[in-house]
Amino acid sequence: MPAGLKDVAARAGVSIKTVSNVVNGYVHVAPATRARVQAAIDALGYVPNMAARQLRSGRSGVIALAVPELQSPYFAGIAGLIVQAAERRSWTVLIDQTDGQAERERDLVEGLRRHAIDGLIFSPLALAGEELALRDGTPMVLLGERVWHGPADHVAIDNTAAAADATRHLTSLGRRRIAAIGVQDRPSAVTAHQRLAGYRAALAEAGLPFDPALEMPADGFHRVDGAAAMARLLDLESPPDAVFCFNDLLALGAMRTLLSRGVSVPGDVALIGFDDIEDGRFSTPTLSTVAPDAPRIAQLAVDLLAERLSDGPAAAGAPRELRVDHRLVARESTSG
Amino acid sequence: MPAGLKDVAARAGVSIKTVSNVVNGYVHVAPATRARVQAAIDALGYVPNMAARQLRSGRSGVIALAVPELQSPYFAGIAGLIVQAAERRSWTVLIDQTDGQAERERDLVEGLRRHAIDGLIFSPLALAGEELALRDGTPMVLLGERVWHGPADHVAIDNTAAAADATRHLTSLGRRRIAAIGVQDRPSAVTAHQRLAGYRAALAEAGLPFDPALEMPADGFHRVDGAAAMARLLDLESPPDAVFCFNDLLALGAMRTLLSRGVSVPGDVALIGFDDIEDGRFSTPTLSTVAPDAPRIAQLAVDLLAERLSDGPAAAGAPRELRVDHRLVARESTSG
DNA sequence: CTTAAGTCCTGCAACGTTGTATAGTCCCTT
DNA sequence: AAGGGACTATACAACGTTGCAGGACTTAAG
Repeated sequence: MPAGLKDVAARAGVSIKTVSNVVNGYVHVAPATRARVQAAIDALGYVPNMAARQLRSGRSGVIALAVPELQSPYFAGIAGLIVQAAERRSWTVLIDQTDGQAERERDLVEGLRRHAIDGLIFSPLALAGEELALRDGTPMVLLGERVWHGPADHVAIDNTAAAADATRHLTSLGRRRIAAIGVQDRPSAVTAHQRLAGYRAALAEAGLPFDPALEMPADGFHRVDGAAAMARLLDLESPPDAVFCFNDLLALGAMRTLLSRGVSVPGDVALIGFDDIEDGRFSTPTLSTVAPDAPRIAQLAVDLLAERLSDGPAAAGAPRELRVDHRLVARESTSG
Repeated sequence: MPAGLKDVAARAGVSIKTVSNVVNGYVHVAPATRARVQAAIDALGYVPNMAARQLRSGRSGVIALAVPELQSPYFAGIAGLIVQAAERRSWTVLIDQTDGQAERERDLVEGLRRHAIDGLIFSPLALAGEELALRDGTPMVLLGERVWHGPADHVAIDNTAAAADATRHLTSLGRRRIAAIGVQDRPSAVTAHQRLAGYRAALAEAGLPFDPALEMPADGFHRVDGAAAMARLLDLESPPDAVFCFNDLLALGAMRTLLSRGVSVPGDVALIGFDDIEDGRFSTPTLSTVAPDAPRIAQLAVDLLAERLSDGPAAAGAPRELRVDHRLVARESTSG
């Protein structure tokens, strides 16, 4: 029912191809012809059929963004920013939720997607390193993962340095028993490993001893995990006087446990998180955190994809690693 | 480069159409043939080309979800749930962010989308009523908007009743000066109007007088708006002893203002929100709220779309209005 | 005045898929 | 033994678009 090139051509009295040329901004079309065709296009309300265009050209104009979960404010924010950045290139973003399941991440990477996409921006949770090699030639940009010999471009902050900054902030306030919440054993939990490394580095730098009991594991990176971990920390014989949580949600969960047990923040326990989600700006006390430059991450990811895309699928080029800035945001939970 | 029906057919020694029949589960294919074809499919790693399929069949297998913003936990949650529900029907969800801009919402409704979609699930913010008539035949399901003579199906809770429940909860606790935060003048701000109506109804029911000074407007529905509105309320000559916020974010912002000014919650001011986002379960005090049955909203929206889709574009049928349950969740901010 | 280069437009073929039409085989009924 | 199904497989034509090759005409250069 919708008008096609054919209908426009008939109405304008030109060939189908000429209409196509007008639509695509081909240069050698006489102004008069162009005007006539444009009038017909407007009159019929012609809109190009993307399916046909894709079938012909191989490009869909759609990129996919795969995140572990949209419910997490950090990923929701990134998603919003990427949609905006993609829009500037008139790309549509298709958002996939992996729920951190290895199988779904693998499907994604192996191109077993239901829908054809030109590129993929991917924030892996279950997969790491070699497993992330894209089978077909679809360009991919990795977010937040730092692989030594990564098979794809990736954009991330320096997790280890940022974690060290956060921990250093706590040591500089004179705290001596500093716990970490969010430790994960899985070898693929690269983010957790890096933040742990940064935490340990900052402790060593301050001449503080490690206490394995203060390195609290967490199943997930949610409030509930932070609340549970904090409860376990408080039950220790000598509880910590500060906690570095590997993300803000963990920190907010921990804060809830602290406050509901009558522990003062930051009086008794100082608390710092990671991500700078909006929630932390309105909690009581407000939450100190490390703020990644999220808008820049989104912009760079889209730019990187655009570059790979315009270079043609053949132009591989070595995978690039882009570092994005972060900054420490001290709020009430540490310097109340 | 990827294998097509043609390649599989050649390898299996059958016609293209037979392969197509196998792929589509057509019944009358001899088991032996089917096995041979399947083997070829596996060997070549054949994946159907969606563009071609769509070109042929007119269906893309993609539905769009348009929300004002992904950053809001409520919408992020709904989005996640809808992606899950759509997956059960093997649909892909394309997420659009309107930022509440009328123009972008209009583009959406008028089908000026870049990408072909089979259906649209839409949570309008700037548009209301008549403006929401979809020009082309694309099925649409509206979320959270209640239009008297709506042009499309829609799924929502009874906003007015839910708001009344929230307010009634406050009156039942003996509060007499009950404020509302989130009032909006724009005629299209249907949600705000309905919640205000429910608030007023519950006040009247309890025999409490209206005080226009207690009906605080808010530019947006974010924490920052709630914080600002609460500050204005506290500056009144006789501040309220309870506040009904039109969503949880407003309430969390308000809570921040209260606590940072040393006002006790719920001791001095009881606070209730709306949406039941996760943040409210971990704030201190935890936030009382009205919880819409979000999973059901998502499921119904997808089901409704599926029905319209399978009925064919012609089968209009009268727009339907589905009501979803809500329940009051009393937490510390009212019954601390 | 010829040739070359540039401009404007067109027809054809192909992208990968599926609906329709059709033809042959086999078995069961009459 | 003839007719009528159900079963299996095929060929062909579209869906709407764009790349390619080329035709007709105009202008510039030799």
